[in-house]
Amino acid sequence: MADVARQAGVSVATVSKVVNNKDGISPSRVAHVRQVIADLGYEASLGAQSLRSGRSGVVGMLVAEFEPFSTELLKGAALAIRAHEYELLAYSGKGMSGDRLGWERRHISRLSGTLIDGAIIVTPSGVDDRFPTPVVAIDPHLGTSTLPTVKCDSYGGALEATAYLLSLGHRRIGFLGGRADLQSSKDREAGFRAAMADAGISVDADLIDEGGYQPDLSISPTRKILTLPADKRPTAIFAANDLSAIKVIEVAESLGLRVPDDISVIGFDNVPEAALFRIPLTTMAQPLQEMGARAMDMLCDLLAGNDVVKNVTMPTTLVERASCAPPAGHIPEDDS
Amino acid sequence: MADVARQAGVSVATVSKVVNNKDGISPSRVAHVRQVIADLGYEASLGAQSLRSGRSGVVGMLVAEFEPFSTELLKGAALAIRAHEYELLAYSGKGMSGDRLGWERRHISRLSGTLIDGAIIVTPSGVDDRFPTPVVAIDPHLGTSTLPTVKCDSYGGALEATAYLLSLGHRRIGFLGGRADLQSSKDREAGFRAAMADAGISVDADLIDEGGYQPDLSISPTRKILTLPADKRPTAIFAANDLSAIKVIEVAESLGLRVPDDISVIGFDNVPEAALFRIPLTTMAQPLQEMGARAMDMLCDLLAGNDVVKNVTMPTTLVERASCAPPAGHIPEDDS
DNA sequence: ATGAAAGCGCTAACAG
DNA sequence: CTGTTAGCGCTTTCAT
Repeated sequence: MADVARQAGVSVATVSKVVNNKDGISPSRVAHVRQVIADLGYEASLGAQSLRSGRSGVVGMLVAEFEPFSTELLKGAALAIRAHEYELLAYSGKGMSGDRLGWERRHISRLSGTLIDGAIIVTPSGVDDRFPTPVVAIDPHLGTSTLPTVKCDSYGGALEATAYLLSLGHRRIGFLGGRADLQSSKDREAGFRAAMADAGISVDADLIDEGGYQPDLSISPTRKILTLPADKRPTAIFAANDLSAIKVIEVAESLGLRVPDDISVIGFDNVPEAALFRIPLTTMAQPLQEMGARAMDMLCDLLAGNDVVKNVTMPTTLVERASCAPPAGHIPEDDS
Repeated sequence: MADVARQAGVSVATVSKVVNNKDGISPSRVAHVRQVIADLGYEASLGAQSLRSGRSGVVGMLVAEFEPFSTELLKGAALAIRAHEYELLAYSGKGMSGDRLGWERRHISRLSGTLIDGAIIVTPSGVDDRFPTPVVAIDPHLGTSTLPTVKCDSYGGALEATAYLLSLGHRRIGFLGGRADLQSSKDREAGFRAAMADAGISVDADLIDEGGYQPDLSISPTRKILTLPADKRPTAIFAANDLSAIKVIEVAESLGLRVPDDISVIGFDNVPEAALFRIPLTTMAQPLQEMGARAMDMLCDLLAGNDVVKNVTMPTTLVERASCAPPAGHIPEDDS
């Protein structure tokens, strides 16, 4: 900016006013300064600007990793932000080894005040909710009470997914849970258990395990469930998210089981990979992009000082594709 | 920081030294200040810090959009950065309507100096190469001469992809090109033409069109090619990237053509979607994550003041899946 | 209509 | 060892 001022023969204050479209500068000077700015390719430094003015016009989205789930959310948020006068930057939790818990708090503290005016955190690692800047959480942690949150109806979705499997005729149904510290994971297991209870079926503890929402962590528990003796082995598995479900299918096939002939698999999320998978995955869809968009709208409302609904729960939808079928030898009931 | 200083009964300079692990502070004071910092949950402001010190410890990755291609690159870059003492943030080009060309230059100017120490730009929209900070380009623009770049061997890959189709027995092969302003797109078309020329087959102009690397833009040109009279219609199509190839398959099926029985389709990139697609896509793989990682390593080298190889070209690999087969009625040649 | 000066939160030089 | 001082690039009074 000093360069621009010198080159244009004016003070930095004048340049600043031109840059910020303040009035009180003669039109001829404005034009001249604009010209010099263009010639020099000058752009105001975001950091300095917001250090001084206390506003950056940028909001951050913190994700632990760039995987399909957070990427869909990101797409939705990026789409929604067009309607607002903010820019979006995504920050990934990087190594964050050692300080797993609450890394988002530390990062937000560091970024807020000079870099971002607010943030969206995806599947937070901790309950921390005292942030120095407006924050909206998507798929919140257990007990994240005071933060505005966006989530899907995990309980209802799990209930419906399980009911669907039951309606197909399955009775021995396995459940591969998510990350124990997340609300969504708890709700999905609760929904599963409720549906089973409603059907009067007791759930065998051997058929329930946890994959942490991660493919890698899902292999061993899945193998354990699928290598049970044939009479104890489930005819269907409900995986708490799509990436786990896909891994379940891969493990099943590696064990010589055909999907859906020998075993049905239903997922949760409906990430793009679910539809594209070789055996198109039947799954409970979350409106991921809408959720990202909704969170962004809420954040912008918060930033505008408006009141916002604190907790938004979006509906899930059953998407029937090819990974589920009635169990082998099942005769459908005749309702006529 | 002022709060911390007051609370700890020391000067801000002392706090700064503690924060930055400078020596010259008595161990007892260090411990005390550390305690206060922890109590207050204080984190230094990135903007102010780097405004003063001229270094932020953060590098940016600028992408036009979060789609599979850039996301894979992002994953690779995120992985590679763990070995360096930098953090990664991703910036998406947002609306960038109106100023399509060179938006990355404007953003980088704004971010550099206070926010990022360097950047990776993905499929840049312009030839601009005068950046105020170290920059590495992935999949560069035509004529981006002075910037260090990372790309794959698009020419060789296209040559091999086309040769593969020819080896299957195809003779009428269509080509759906990418974004005309990118080096990769030009190279892929050149590779395609070279392979056809090598085989002594003249390419029909009706069979060549452009999809801009985008599914949406690929629909109409694909339909035009596939609705040619049966004797002019190609038996195979080479699409310049996977997302276009998938769209080609969808259009083909909507026209009643079966893939690969009636028409073979080969893509380029090998994004995750290619493997997951209902008809697993045969494609020329780029080592996307490695490319992202390589670009990050180059950038970090640049930042360290080391010399770097200016232009890295990574090899491509044919990945045979299910979307290609010999043309109908083709009798394979007997080489015995 | 314009510029001088103060200060945002921080670090680096220098004094003590 | 510790505090004082200056100033990074910018915006914002407040004089002129």
